[in-house]
Amino acid sequence: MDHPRVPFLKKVALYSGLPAASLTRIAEVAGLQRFSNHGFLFREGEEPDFIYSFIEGGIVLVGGADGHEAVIEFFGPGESVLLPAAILGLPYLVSARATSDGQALLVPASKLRQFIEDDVAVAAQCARVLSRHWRGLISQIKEIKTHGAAERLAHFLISQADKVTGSATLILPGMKKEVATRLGIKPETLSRTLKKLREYGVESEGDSIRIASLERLSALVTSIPG
Amino acid sequence: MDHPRVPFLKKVALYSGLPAASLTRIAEVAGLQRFSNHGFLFREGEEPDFIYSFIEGGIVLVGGADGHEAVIEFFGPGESVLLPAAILGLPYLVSARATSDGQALLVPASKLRQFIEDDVAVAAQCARVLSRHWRGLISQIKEIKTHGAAERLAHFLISQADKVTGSATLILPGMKKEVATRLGIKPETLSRTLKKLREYGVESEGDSIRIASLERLSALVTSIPG
DNA sequence: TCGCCTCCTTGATCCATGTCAAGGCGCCGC
DNA sequence: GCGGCGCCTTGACATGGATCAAGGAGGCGA
Repeated sequence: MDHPRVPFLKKVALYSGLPAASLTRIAEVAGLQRFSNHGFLFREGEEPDFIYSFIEGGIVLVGGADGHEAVIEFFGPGESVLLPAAILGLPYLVSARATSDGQALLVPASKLRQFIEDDVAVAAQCARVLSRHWRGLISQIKEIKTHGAAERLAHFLISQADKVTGSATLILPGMKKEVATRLGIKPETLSRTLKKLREYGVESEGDSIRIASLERLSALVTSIPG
Repeated sequence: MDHPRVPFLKKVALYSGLPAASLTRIAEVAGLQRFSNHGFLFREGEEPDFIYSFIEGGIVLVGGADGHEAVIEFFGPGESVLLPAAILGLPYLVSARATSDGQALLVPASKLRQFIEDDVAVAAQCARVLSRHWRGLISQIKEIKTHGAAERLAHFLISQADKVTGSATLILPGMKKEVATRLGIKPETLSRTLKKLREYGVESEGDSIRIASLERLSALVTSIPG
């Protein structure tokens, strides 16, 4: 039968599509690790020892010094981080701080590098996952450079919703402070912008947001194409 | 002997490290294409037919609508663009406009996808190149979110220089308008910021920039870590 | 229950950058 | 050489978002 960790691998996009043989090989070198809210999984500048994939809970990738933090993106269950640093064996450019308690699947970077050399399925899958991340980052850069704070926030909220039409309720993936930085604005500005969005049917209470009509909110964003 | 296009492949980082067998297979489906300044190689929203690698001359990747353009990055000889879109078979998120006359090596996206499935060397190499791009984008996002216009410009100029110490002269990789958008500012602001940098030893004349001391300029940037 | 701490909100003010408008300057065709 | 056209620069002004400063509100330990 399968290795006992294979079921965990299947929950992770990076691994889920791989053939059984590859899965087993990876499962043999993988390990599970619990982490708790606000803790750092690793810090900018360190050498990569592992690829982190999240089974439960999530983290936020932040770069830059304290007081000048730049939140890159939030990651949650099924997603993986730091493939690039691990593949190249270069120091992390960012730190990862947990946004909740959770559990991550760790695969040693050296092993993964080796699998990439030997196993087409693994290498191809890495290329695909990296490609998807790349597109996410490009979208973010385009957005920062062309849209104002309100539009960016609206777009972010829409992307966090699990639907595309009608109304939706969502939970912010981290503290408001972190969300603000992810959007490239300050917490104060987020607070005010959120208030402005009320006239577009966005109600917020704590970290839960209710969008009355995703279509109406989209109209705000798409008024400028991009 | 080798396929006649193999020497061209060797000039491209994506292909240069590949074993001879892989190179030949790629060379057989690759083609050369001339392009001229200001022309579009492809536009946002189109379906990817090729991977473009530059042998000579360069392009700029831009996203967003006219008047709200976001320049993502400049690319020159030896570099490749649009691997991600081609690998995933999804529409381009950006357009490519030539910043000079030049010549590109085109590999059909469908063929490359197939090589990635079959050939570990190709797949692994794609993963590595994507990883490097990823790191470049992360740096850019960190920078936009944490540094002001002057620091970003200074850093950009330093990265364009071929040295790390002493003085340097460089040619901007595109029109000032494009450089401005790459930095997330307007042409007017670039003009003014460039003037401010004179007191840090930066002289500009047309599209050529002279930096008196890279160390001095670095000091401006690293005053805030990140 | 109280007090403190952290996170968030609100208001007042400031400043970097955007916007609008007017030239300058080089390049090219005639 | 002249006119026209892009590209860039400059100046005056507008504004979005940052900053500074002051509370509120919930959580948590004693």
